[in-house]
Amino acid sequence: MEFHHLDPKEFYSKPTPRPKGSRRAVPATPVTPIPLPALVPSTQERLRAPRRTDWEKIHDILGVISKDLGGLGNFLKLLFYLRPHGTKDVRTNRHKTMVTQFLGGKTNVKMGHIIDLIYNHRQSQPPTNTEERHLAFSHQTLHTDMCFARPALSSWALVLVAKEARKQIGDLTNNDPTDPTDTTQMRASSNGRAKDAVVADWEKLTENLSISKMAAKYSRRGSVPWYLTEMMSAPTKGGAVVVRQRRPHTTIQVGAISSFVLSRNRYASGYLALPLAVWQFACKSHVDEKRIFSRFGFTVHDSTARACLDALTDTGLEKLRQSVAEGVAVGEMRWQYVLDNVQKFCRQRDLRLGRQDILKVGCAATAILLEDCAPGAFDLQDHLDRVMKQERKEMTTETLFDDIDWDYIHELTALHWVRILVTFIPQLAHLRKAVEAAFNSDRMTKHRLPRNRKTVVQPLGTNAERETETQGMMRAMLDFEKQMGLDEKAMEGLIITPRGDGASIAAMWRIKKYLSAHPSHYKAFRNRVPPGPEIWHTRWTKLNAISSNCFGPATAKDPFALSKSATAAGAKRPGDLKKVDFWPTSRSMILFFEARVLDCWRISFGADDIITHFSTCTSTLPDLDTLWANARTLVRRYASQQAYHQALSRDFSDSASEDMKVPRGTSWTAPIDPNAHHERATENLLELDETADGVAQSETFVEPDEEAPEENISDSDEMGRKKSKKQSRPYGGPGFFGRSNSRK
DNA sequence: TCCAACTTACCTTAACGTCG
DNA sequence: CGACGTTAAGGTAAGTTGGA
Repeated sequence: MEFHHLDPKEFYSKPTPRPKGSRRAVPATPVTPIPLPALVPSTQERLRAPRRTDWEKIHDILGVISKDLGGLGNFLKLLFYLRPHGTKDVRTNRHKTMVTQFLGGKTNVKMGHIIDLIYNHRQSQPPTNTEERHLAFSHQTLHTDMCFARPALSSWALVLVAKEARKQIGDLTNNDPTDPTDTTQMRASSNGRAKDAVVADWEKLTENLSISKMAAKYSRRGSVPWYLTEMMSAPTKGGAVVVRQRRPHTTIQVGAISSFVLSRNRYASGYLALPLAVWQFACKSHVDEKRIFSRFGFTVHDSTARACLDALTDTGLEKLRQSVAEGVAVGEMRWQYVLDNVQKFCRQRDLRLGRQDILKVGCAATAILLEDCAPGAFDLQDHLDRVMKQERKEMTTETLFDDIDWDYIHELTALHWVRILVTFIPQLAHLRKAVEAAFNSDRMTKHRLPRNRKTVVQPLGTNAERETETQGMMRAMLDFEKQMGLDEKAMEGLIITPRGDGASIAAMWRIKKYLSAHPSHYKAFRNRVPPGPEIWHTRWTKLNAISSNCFGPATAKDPFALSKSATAAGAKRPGDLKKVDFWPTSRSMILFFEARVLDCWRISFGADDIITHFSTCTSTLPDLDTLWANARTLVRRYASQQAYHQALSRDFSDSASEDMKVPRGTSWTAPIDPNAHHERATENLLELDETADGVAQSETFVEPDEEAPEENISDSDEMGRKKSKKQSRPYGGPGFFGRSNSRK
């Protein structure tokens, strides 16, 4: 490699070998012609011939070569005579030894030096006007057919390198024999007859899908194409390869080589082509896009991707059944499943006889791996024993209430208030890291999922059962359990937790109720224990409750109605307040909440504008502890149950402690003519049915979730007046964010 | 190393759905 | 009604395998 950096001129001017290891140190000195002995005047007759120089010696040798061997070409051909296999070696020992030593690099001058000398020799380059001038690096003309040395050498090297690159890409199309986990050739499908065919599964598809892993593999197993593509793709600085921050060339090399590999062998799709094709399917890429990427060799064909997905499902289900069976064998239930209904309305747009619009109804489910479970957690007998004890009688709203760690929730809420402030105020940006660290601290984290935990899931096949019908739900559950390999025998002595939304859970409990008289635990569904509605579903019903209670009419007069906030923020008011879209509604509510929190902060700083307050602030900025302490007070004052009571009662408000006193502002005047406003509001009331509902609900606090216990519904007026022992809690109230204590 | 049989991927075709 | 999109079927090309 070093020779690339050597100045070829050194070799022209230094025919004699230099001492070992000092190639660079010796300065290039011009060769001065040495006068021949005959020209030197002498007075004394010499006894020995004067010592010849190298130039003289080579002159003599060349004379012999020319005379006896017919020229340099023939001499070199004889010198490097390649004995055909099976023939006798006619060379003398001296001949053999010298050539062996030279070709083996045992001499001071090695072949590499000679190549440089020949390649860079002035006479090796064809003159400008000759045809051979254009044959440099030619792969079409054989190097043996060329006259000049330089094009012959470059063409020979090109063909040699191309051959090797081709061979190495060819090697890359096969599984690495030294690596048993290598899945270069991963089949999308197989009928099982092909020996050792590796069929795709999710693990194999994803475990090698890493650019850095592929780069390592390509550079190790295909060093020549790797070097070539690096030279072609990498930017350089002062001759050295630079890895760019954006669009690094290694990724491009991986992409290019993956395409080359697929082009050579379409079975070699395991690196990039198969995962990318599956990804394109998942992205619902346009069919033309898939075709084009397939033509470029970036991905396999769409039909292969579909075959692969079939294989993934088959192998996935097979693995699921295996894992379930392994658990059952040691008396453990390692999986649970969550189900929901799926519907698709298929309208017949092309009307023909005997066709009509249909609603396709069915049930879909996903199996979920349970991790970190206590041994015996899914033991049926233990569960039945506990049910028999009827301890549930002891559980009341109060006991649940007392189970809540209110101090923790208060602390966490206050920290959220700090977070809202420091993310909004640029001058407090330096505290953001500290706030994040506080959220991650041991004190503020309760029962977190382990970092890097990825829940293992396996989709189950859908069926055409109606989950709303009790019998349909029963058949659906039996079908999903069967897919998981759970029959009566496997379920013996174990419980499983089927999960779903409110309606699904209700249907499951209904099944258990109707079948409760059956003696078999399995047939009575006693070993199916639904844990309660999914959290995402309860969040959604809660969001519906807040929406229908707090949005108010579209033109609400109440400045605290969410409709007002929505108008101010330019957010969309949900069309159906009882069935809101989860994300847009929750995002707008978070936005309103954070805006109001910032306003509370503004009041606490005594500022008219919080941004101006901080940009013109000359005193030292508060640290995290100060802000957190202030936030605790603010949360108590503005966002606790006690604050809510205070806002409703003048007496409470007046007798509040210093910390809880809300500073009085100026009285509010309507910005527009109140009469005109009233008229507009009335108009809207006539147009919108649900607005009347909204008004009524905002005053009575109706829980729209039909599964919520009825006793929780209470009168807000009563909530305001009643006092309980829990109101003496330090942070200002029992419910905090929780429900009222109206049952006291 | 070659060849035939077999396997697997590619790609066109066509049926049918969707949309303006 | 025409254009376009999705999807599965099936023919064909191109690999692999195993034996001579």
